[in-house]
Amino acid sequence: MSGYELAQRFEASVGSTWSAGHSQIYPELNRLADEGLVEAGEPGPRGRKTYAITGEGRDAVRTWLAETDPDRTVRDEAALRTFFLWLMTPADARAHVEGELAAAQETLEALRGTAAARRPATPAERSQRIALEAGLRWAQARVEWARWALQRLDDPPARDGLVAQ
Amino acid sequence: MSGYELAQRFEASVGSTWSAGHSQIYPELNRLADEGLVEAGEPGPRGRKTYAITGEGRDAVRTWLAETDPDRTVRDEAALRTFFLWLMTPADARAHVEGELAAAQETLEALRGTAAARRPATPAERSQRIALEAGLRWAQARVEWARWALQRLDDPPARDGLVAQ
DNA sequence: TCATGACCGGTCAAGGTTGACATGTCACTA
DNA sequence: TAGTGACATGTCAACCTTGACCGGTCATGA
Repeated sequence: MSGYELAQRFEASVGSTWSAGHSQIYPELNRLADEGLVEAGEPGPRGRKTYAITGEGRDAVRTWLAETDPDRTVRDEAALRTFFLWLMTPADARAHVEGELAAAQETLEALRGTAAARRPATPAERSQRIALEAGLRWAQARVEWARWALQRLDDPPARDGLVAQ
Repeated sequence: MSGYELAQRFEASVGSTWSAGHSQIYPELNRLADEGLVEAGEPGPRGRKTYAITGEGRDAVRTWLAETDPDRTVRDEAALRTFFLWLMTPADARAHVEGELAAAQETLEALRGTAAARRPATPAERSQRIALEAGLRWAQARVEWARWALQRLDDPPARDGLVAQ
């Protein structure tokens, strides 16, 4: 895969969990090639460079997966903003939640499209399907949260302590 | 609030959406004070410095909330790893998902405790309750996803295309 | 009296990340 | 023929973030 292709696929596949621009990808590919974790193939048209992972590279990924435990600190600016709803005008607060609703619905539609596109055949595709399911459920939960929040914004003093079951 | 207190509260409140260590908070408080967005009060015991937001600071937060739209790129390493389930041994794959399940359950318990602790009275507390609800639903969705994924790992070739409703 | 642990402030180097800038190719179409 | 837009690779300064290090205070209990 080329750096260009990688940048696009990054966005389309794991983009919901991590992102990286081309300005990060190109230098990183060179670094990985220097370390022997990927190797460059024949240059294509328009200076296209393709890379393939090496055995050593695959080992490095596996080591990372097996021997380091995940950093569970999540970063989610949109969710962070919700803590500051009270600093917004009522109109802005509604707009914020409505924006979240729209964004989550869009994500949901997009992921449903991807999920429906084709049945997973390879182990890699099956993993991606499982990962996609997490995104799907995340988006679904956020849609439901936004609807709940909108109701709550309509009538703040009346309700309290309702925890989602 | 002091920098020390801020670092702790950061973790306890918005920690699920953003995090910052004290090594980031202390310099930032000084920078904000230089810009007049917060002001330092009387020093307390053990060199404790307290800061309060200024009118200008509040305006800056409001401007940020009202005039910039949220960066919706999320960062979630644990979710990212799921894309690479196929590179793990079956045992490691199970362990990964079980780890996610345990972590999500723990988060869920903790957030339920916070939610039950006290009914929101001020507008700030009501906002926090709404933000907390998002975390609650997120954790709930992840618990359900992990259970679904574990079933799927048990019997990979049999199922396909099941989309969460 | 001394050790422990929570409290409290900070710095700094290394590394990650972004956004703007820069350069050029190739296919298509007005 | 010229312009547009997708393809393709890169650099760089500024900024963000982490983890390790450093200094010190105060209350509690052994």
